[in-house]
Amino acid sequence: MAPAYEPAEVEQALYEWWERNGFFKPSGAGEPFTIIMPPPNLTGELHLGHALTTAVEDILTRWHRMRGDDTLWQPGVDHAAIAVNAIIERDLAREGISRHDISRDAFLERVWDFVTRSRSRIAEQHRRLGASADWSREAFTMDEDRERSVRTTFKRLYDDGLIYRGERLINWCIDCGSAISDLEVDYEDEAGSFWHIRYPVADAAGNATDEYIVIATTRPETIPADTAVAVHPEDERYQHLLGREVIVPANGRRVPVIADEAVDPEAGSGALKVTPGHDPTDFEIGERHNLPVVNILNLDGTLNENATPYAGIERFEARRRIVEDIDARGLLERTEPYTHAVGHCQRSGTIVEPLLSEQWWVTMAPLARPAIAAVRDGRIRFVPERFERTYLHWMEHIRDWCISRQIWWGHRIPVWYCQDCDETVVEVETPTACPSCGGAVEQDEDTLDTWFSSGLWPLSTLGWPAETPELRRYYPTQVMETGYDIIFFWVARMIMMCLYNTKDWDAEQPDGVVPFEHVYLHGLVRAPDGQKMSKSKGNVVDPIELLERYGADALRYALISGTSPGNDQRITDDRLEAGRNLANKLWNASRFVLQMVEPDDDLSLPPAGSDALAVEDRWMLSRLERVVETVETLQQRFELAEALRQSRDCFWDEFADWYIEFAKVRVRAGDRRPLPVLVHTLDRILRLLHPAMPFVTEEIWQRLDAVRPDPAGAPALIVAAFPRPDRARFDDEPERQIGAVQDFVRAIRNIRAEKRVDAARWVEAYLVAGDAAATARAMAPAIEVLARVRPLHIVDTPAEAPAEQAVTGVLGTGQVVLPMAGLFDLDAERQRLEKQIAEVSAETDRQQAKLANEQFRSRAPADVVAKEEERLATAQSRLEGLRASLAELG
RNA sequence: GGGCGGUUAGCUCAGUUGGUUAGAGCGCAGCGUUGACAUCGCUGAGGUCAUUGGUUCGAAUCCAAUACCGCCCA
Repeated sequence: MAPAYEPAEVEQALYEWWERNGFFKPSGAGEPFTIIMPPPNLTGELHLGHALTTAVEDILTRWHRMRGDDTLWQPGVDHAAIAVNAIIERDLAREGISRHDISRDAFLERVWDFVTRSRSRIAEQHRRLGASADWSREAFTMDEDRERSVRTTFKRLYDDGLIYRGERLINWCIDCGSAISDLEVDYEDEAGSFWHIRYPVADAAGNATDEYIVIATTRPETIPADTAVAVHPEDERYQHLLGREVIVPANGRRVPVIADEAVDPEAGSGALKVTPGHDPTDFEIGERHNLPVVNILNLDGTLNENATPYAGIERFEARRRIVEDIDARGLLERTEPYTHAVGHCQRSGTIVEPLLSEQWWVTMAPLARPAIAAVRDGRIRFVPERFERTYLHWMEHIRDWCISRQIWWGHRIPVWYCQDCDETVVEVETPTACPSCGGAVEQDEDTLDTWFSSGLWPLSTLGWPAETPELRRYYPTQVMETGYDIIFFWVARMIMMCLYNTKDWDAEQPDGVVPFEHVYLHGLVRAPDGQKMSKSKGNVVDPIELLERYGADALRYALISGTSPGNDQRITDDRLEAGRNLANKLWNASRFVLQMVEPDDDLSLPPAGSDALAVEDRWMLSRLERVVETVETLQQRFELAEALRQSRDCFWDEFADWYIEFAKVRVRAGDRRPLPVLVHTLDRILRLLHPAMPFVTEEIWQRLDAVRPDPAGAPALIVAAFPRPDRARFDDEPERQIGAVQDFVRAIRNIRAEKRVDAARWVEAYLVAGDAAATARAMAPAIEVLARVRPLHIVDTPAEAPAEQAVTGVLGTGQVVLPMAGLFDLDAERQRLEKQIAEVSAETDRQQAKLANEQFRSRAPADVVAKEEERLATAQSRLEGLRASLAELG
């Protein structure tokens, strides 16, 4: 084995070997465990958020696979309609044309070309991260099976009256040339202006009077679309104007002054211009008062003939012109700077325009009801729990979903219109003629919101609506793992749509079958300075680049060790280095263990309680099994970072730093008994760490397996059994004994360092070992080497150790005494002891006060009191020892 | 406006039923390289757990308020 671990030399070959051997496919045995991969967009590259998703899902997948579950990690890719459409349009723009200059088919041909390349790149990146997904089942939201799921769902919703076509206010993105849903609008605070504008009050004849009402607006360009001015019904200031008319300054239209509860009398002047055609709140006011709805915008962002004389002018230019004109007529009272939230299209960043448009909608309330119940009654649980509230709040205030998009890439709406009669046909299979009159039919031009198809993902990837064996076996899935930022886009819609589609499955679950049992939500991966990574900031870190620098295992370690459910994390070089160092440490410790094994060694581990096990063997095995148990508990609770830390600490701090060091001494002396323990412990540690760090552990395990084959005959670590705690190995006494030995060694090292004893020099030492005397005698050779003391005297009482010119380390369990003639400084030693006496006596004071408290004795649980008493006793004995040592110094 | 999260060592973060002297990694200081690993080993320094008040025998942990930072929804 090479002296350092080189990830680049093993990762690719190992991955190919795993995949070639079919290890990623479900085994068919055991309970099903399924994770459906949230499909990454096929635009661009995977980012660190995807890498985290991949790492978490791969850990859960590998863990369950090793536990013997029938484990399916279902991968796939999302078609990202608007984003991809925009990419191709940008390409066309470079050629000086738009998609409308070429045919729909020609456009889609270009898209598919892009899609094919992008998909293979994403799959390749997943492989480099070590994702053990079943690639043979890789799905795409735009492939045939998924198309069938989409059409079936659309038709069902339509037939149930839950999909309708209607003219309502939508969010229009000028750059995308499409409607977008409420969720696709991001609000950002922007510095703008609040224009306070006078609307003259009209007399009975409809002419302007000198009287006026002042409204304040941030969007003067919509003034031509005003159809009322509203005030709060109880606003004293405007009572006299109710029922009168005012004149809209931009175009002279006479509109009524109305009273509506929605008006905030504190905002601006307390009077609101009502523009139902271009503002959602105003739209609602308009509905309550039967106001006309005027649309003044063209779809390209210019004003239309309803805004004459501003027709044909771009919206922001129109804003300037209208303000100018109003000002020229003396109707602009004042302009104040004003910061307000402005809606932007999530994809293009353009300011969205609310406008009236005919679109397809899903009625959400009936879908939300069962989705709320599923979470309330615990059929679906969120990790962390707090996101249940976020989810429920959104669900309880849900609004209808605009699902049609005026773009070409995506699922074309499965609706056909007869060219001869009024028939509208909604079908799964493409109709050839109108079923009523036999006339020609034409399909709706629009496509569906991408999230309509991703909402079906847990069903569609398993073949639904076809009744495939996979659907029956793996649905419902166990875990949906994704970022908390798409809880509404994804999680909420998947729950609603999957429940809806499965409501006829099971008479006992009339509201449908949940798509997954747990929703695990991870946080954002941020740049080292805590900033959100974004292309515009230029601080995006490419996971593949990190993986090439540090290795895939190190990247996974960095991501996992920093993650806790629902919380953001930063990716830093420190963590990546820690991961790389751990991989290398594993490599070297294993290399050493494997080098020690000789062909005729008996590597079978003696059973618990066997005399063939030394105290340090029992200690190591006990510690190991406790960690196995802890890891199991933690992983069940999705506490992956803590589970990883526990495994790491057991490996590094206990196995590598202590057990291997103990074993070295014994093996050099010809004792072969540590070998089975070394091999066994290493094997179990590799298994514990494999889900998080699959490459280095498999690479080592293959070599280990060659020396001592897996008892169950597993051909690879990826399919070997995950450790289950062997509680028979739990062993308190050895843990106490070795704890004492570690204390002795540390105390001697401490004194040596403090007294500047040359690291290479052997010094004489006395151990007053108390209860641990027998262990200390048995382990004397190891203590000698680890503390570099020789000769080592193990004695029963402090009196047997020299007092003159000796430094004493007093522990709870005993003492270490180092004769230091020549190095000894009486004053320094006195000071050292006095400092320790002060510390320990402060502790005994605290303990005594606590134990003297009757309230504590009567109210605290007995075991807590007993523990405190034991602590006090230990501290007191230490204190006595320290005082005695000080007295000895004179 | 409504809701949620964060504030713990120089830095990044753990600390999940309230109970030893609050931990880790990195960084820092000192020492160390004759065969597992310098991607390493040993030793050490470093924290009134944001503030205030409350509950409790006991609070980083529970409750209330405040401050600052961040996020979501409207």
